[in-house]
Amino acid sequence: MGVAERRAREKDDLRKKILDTAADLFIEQGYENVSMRKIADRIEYAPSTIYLHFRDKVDIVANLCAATFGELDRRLQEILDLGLAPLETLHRSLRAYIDFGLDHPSHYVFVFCTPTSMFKDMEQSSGEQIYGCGMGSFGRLKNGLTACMAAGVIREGDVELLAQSTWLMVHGITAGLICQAEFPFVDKEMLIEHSLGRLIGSLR
Amino acid sequence: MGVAERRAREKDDLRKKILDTAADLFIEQGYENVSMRKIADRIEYAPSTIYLHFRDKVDIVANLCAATFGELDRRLQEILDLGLAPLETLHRSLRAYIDFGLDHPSHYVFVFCTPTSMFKDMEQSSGEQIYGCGMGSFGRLKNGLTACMAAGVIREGDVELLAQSTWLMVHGITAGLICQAEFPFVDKEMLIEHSLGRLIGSLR
Amino acid sequence: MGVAERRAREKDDLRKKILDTAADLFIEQGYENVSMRKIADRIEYAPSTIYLHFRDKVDIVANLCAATFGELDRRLQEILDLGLAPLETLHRSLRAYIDFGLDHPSHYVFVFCTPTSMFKDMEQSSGEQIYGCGMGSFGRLKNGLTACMAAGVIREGDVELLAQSTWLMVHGITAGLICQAEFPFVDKEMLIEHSLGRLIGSLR
Amino acid sequence: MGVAERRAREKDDLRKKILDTAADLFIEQGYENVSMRKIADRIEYAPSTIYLHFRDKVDIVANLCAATFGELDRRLQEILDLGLAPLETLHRSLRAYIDFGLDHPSHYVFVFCTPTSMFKDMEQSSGEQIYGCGMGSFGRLKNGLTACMAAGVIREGDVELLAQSTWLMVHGITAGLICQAEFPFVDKEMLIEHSLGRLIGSLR
DNA sequence: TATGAATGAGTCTTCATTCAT
DNA sequence: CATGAATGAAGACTCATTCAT
Repeated sequence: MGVAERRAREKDDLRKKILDTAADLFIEQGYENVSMRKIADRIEYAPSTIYLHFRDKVDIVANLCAATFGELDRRLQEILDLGLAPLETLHRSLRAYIDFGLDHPSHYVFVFCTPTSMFKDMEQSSGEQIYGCGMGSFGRLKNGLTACMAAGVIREGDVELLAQSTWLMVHGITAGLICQAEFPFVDKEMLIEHSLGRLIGSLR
Repeated sequence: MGVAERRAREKDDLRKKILDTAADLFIEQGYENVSMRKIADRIEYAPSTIYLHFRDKVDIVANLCAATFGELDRRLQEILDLGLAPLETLHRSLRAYIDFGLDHPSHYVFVFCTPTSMFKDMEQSSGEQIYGCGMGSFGRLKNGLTACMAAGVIREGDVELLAQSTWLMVHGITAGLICQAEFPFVDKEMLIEHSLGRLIGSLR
Repeated sequence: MGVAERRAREKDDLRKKILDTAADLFIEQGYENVSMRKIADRIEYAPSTIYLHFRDKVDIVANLCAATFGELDRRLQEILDLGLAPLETLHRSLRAYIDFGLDHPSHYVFVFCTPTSMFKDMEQSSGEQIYGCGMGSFGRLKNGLTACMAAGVIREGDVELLAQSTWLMVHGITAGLICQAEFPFVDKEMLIEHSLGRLIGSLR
Repeated sequence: MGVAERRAREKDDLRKKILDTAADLFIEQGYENVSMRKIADRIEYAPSTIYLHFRDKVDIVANLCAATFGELDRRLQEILDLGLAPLETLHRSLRAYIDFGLDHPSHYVFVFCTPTSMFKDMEQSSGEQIYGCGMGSFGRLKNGLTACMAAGVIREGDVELLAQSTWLMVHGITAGLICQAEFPFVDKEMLIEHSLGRLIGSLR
């Protein structure tokens, strides 16, 4: 029995190694510039070995996104668990979202800055997997806004509308900082907090 | 003489057709997934014909950006020429920016949602041409904010910071609506105007 | 009538210009690396214009070789016209042959260092033209040897054999110096004269 | 174990097949006219398969030269091992050089009759590999001449000069016979031996 | 489980050549 | 006479993927 377990563990280890390596490479070089061979070379396995663990290149990305966005959810949950005031929770959550994007620029861009039309010819399951990644977190945003309203710290209003509007603008901060890396931005910390201040201030 | 003119017109037509087709393909499939062959196939010309009009693939995007952003500038200038109140001008300009993106999603995504690292190996001149595209419009945004301050209709503040923050968020609205086309957004008109309202309101 | 003449002269001028330019480029970059466009660019004509003067690329080379080897014949004739002693004439002729090759390395290599099999798919006329270029000069070599024998300054012998043997070795000097340009040869003047000395000495 | 061996053997077979085919094509059509595709077509493999065995086109020629000139060295060593008189050894070595060229016309022409300028844009390592090919044999020629001088069977003199001069002329015999295959040469055996006789005779 | 060999489709680009004007 | 537009074929090379072992 121990043998089977060790094997299963080893198999899982390799799977993770592939995902991690792919993530590193995607960030370094961009999705299109990463080939299966490059991934295989870096983990020192044969390219064909990767196909024992993932259906194809897109399957890697899909799994990567799922795994990564699981982390976003974990981060947001940690903030919730702190039991802070609703507005403070909202602020920290939005900030966590931005930081998360900046920490995982490649995944972020892949999921949120790629027109969905690009996935048209993709196996449906993979497409949905990539596309659905962020939905969980969007739900949390709505919850956060609802909590703030209930606490009376922001104006009453259409939660769906407020959430979408808020997400769009937080997304803009995140995506802009990632994709225009060479733009001469002012101090990023200040830029982010100033923007969040405006965003949250405009909810009152 | 008529012959030469017709020829020049035809040549220009083809040039534009290449640019338009390339733009369509870029948003449909992403920059890296668009090949000279694909462009050629769609316009039903031989791939080599494209090289009669553009030096290489990068030359296409460079021209694409320059041409398109010329239009954005024109639109913004039209608004300025109306001689409206500074705040109204600001509002309309931001709205024009968003509409421009939604009208030219391929160009917009290409210029603003492609991580700059993707073009690392590009000839410098082309790179500058692409990156410089949006700078003109960003300058106009700063002018607009300055005018509002001068008129006392928004709070005094660091114009550079305010402009960058504002751009990031307006960019988020634009990019989000383009790239997440299948997200069940609420009524777009309302979503845009609500967001702009928050954005401008938070400047007072 | 003057008009027609001028036109004919102009046409011939362009023809020569193409040949000269092609020759320059062949020397600079090698036959295969010279394209019709490059020739056209340098003379500032359209590529298609070249086809008004030459059937194709090979036709250029064929004419080039004919023209160039005409010069070899002229040089050899000049030496003959000096009316020197047969051995001196022979020596100077062989030397002229080598110098000619070094002066026109591209043509020389093209005619003498290209396996004839490479011209198999060439229009027969062009092939023969290239191939036949050197025949005239080979005849002169035989004449020269015959004259020396008649004068009793070299051993009697099979003129054809002696001429072929002599040509092979003189060709070796020429071709070797051209093709192995980066070999650390000793002083070329000395190398050539030493070799010719051995060559002629071995005829006595 | 037998499986691995058979596979290794098969892999090596294909490698050799590629080299042989490339050599044939190089002489038939010239270096520039041989494409990876043509090589692949002739061995009835996909072009990409070649890249499993050779880094690029230049890698093929580099290996081609190294492999072939190894054989020349072997032949010359065999002659040395016979322990013959120095002059006899010299004669047989020169003859072996010529025969080697005639036996491997493609390789010979490629290495010695291709102007070095053609490889200007080559990776340095490959370039050195190609150029270094013949150096070993040239060294042996100098040794042979030195031995003859020491034995007093040829005149004293500058060994470097004599060797270069001798090589140029032996090269001429070899290259001339290969490249002018359609020239109506007299009996080749006689032509070669006659020429070698003159060459060696002129060293005394 | 892992892999080495193989491939077909594709990448950008250049070229000699044709033809209507 | 000269040309601009166009093209088909080809260039070297890369890639995701398959499959027998």
